[in-house]
Amino acid sequence: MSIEFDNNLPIYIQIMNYIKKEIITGKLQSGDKIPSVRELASLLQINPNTVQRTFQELEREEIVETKRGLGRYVTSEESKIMSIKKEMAGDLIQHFITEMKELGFQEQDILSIVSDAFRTGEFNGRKS
Amino acid sequence: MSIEFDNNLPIYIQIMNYIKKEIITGKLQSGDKIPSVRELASLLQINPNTVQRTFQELEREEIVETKRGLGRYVTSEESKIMSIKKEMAGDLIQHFITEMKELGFQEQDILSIVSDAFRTGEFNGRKS
Amino acid sequence: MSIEFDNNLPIYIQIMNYIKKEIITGKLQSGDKIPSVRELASLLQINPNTVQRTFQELEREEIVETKRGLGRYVTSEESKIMSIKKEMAGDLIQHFITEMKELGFQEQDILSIVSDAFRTGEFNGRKS
Amino acid sequence: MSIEFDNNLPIYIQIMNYIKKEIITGKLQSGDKIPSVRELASLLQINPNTVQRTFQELEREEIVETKRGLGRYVTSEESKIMSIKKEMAGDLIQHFITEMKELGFQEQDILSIVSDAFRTGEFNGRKS
DNA sequence: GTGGTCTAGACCACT
DNA sequence: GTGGTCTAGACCACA
Repeated sequence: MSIEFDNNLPIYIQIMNYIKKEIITGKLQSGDKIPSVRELASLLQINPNTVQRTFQELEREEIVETKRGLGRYVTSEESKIMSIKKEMAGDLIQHFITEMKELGFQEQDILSIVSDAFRTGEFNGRKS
Repeated sequence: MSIEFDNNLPIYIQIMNYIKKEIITGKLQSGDKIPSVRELASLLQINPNTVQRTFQELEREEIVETKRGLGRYVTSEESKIMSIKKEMAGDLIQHFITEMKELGFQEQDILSIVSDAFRTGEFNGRKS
Repeated sequence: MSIEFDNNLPIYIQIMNYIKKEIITGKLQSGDKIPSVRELASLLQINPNTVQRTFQELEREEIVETKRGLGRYVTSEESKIMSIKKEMAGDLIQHFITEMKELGFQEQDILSIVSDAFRTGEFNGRKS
Repeated sequence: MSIEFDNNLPIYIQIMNYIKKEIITGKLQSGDKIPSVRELASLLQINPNTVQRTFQELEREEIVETKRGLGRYVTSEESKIMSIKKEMAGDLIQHFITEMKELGFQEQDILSIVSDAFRTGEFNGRKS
């Protein structure tokens, strides 16, 4: 596991997103144990406090739960996992469409651009 | 002109994006004078230094240019304006597709989701 | 006559330097009449106040003198003209050497770099 | 560390140049931590925002990089450091030669003037 | 009137 | 403790 950190986003948010994606794609499953604070901190070469913050937020969102003395685990509520995917995708789509509209694109423009992007793997010269 | 500020993004960035969109959609055209620091500050009810920061960054990106003692103007290089639109759209698309793929969506999923979103105007319960 | 203005230096200073160089290289000679404020302003497409400021400074430096009702003339004191050249060159050299030393260059380095620059007409890829 | 400020140039630019020279001459090396905003501000007896401005510009030029919560460091890209020296020296030389030519000096004139300047340490009466 | 710089001081997020 | 942002207000150079 390794993450290339983007300087514009807090590290703890980036780790949160990483873990959420692991769950959504099934690499981490309901009930799985997740690494300890120390373990993850040394793995990612970051401050344990930052990892602590990550877990604290994930717990607040009820995505992981602590079993005292045993460690942290992915929530056992399967419905919660479903809703994470819906939420993340919904946010992405809303943001994307809102912004594209503000740039003056119409529905057909957007659909063909997205379709093109898949075929070529490029977006105005930016490699995928 | 009015902007509803979103607390997660610095105000000067939000104004930058607002002005870029004005240019992209043709409301501000090449060579047009843009409002003075003081004018925009009083219009948006924010501190002149914040506006100054906005313009400083836009100037760095060569989107506006200063004529000393006269004011600021949208760049006279039309090609620059073209490239802003490409850049903003390209970034949006790349980010959107990359993230959607990481959530496990395929091309067809994405196309139909985007299409649906237009029809219903909603995205998992979020109003457009 | 045309000057490409550099945004980092006040326009009136740039015109001052331009006129000084005209005098130093003999294009403008002792006793020659120089253009009027209005004439120069329309020629350079700038504000007459800016030209006025230029002449005011040149007069303060005793490089031009006003003959009331007749116009402005290059100073009749030839010695003054000599000293302008010395002054401008002296300033250039002092600045150049001081800065080069601070970058860690020695006398021999500097001499050979200057010599090279003449031969190639380039300075680290910058065309002359 | 102390800088004598010259009133004609913005303080933040003078500090930028100072730091660049420190890097070029090896006093600050790739990966070194640079002083914090508050530290440098109190050291130089200036406002922290002025130092902030300095660092913002150096970061834009990719000469320093921020590690969030930890401080700022000289860029780890050694090639960048090389190019700063080339750039600063190239600019100095280009400016010097262009201006000297405009004053009517030839290659031999310039070489002997520079050589003289080193021997006497003076430039038309200005002490080095 | 226009932008550019600087000071002073505050608040916040991140590590 | 570190940097990032924002406000408030001042002074100056320029056109």
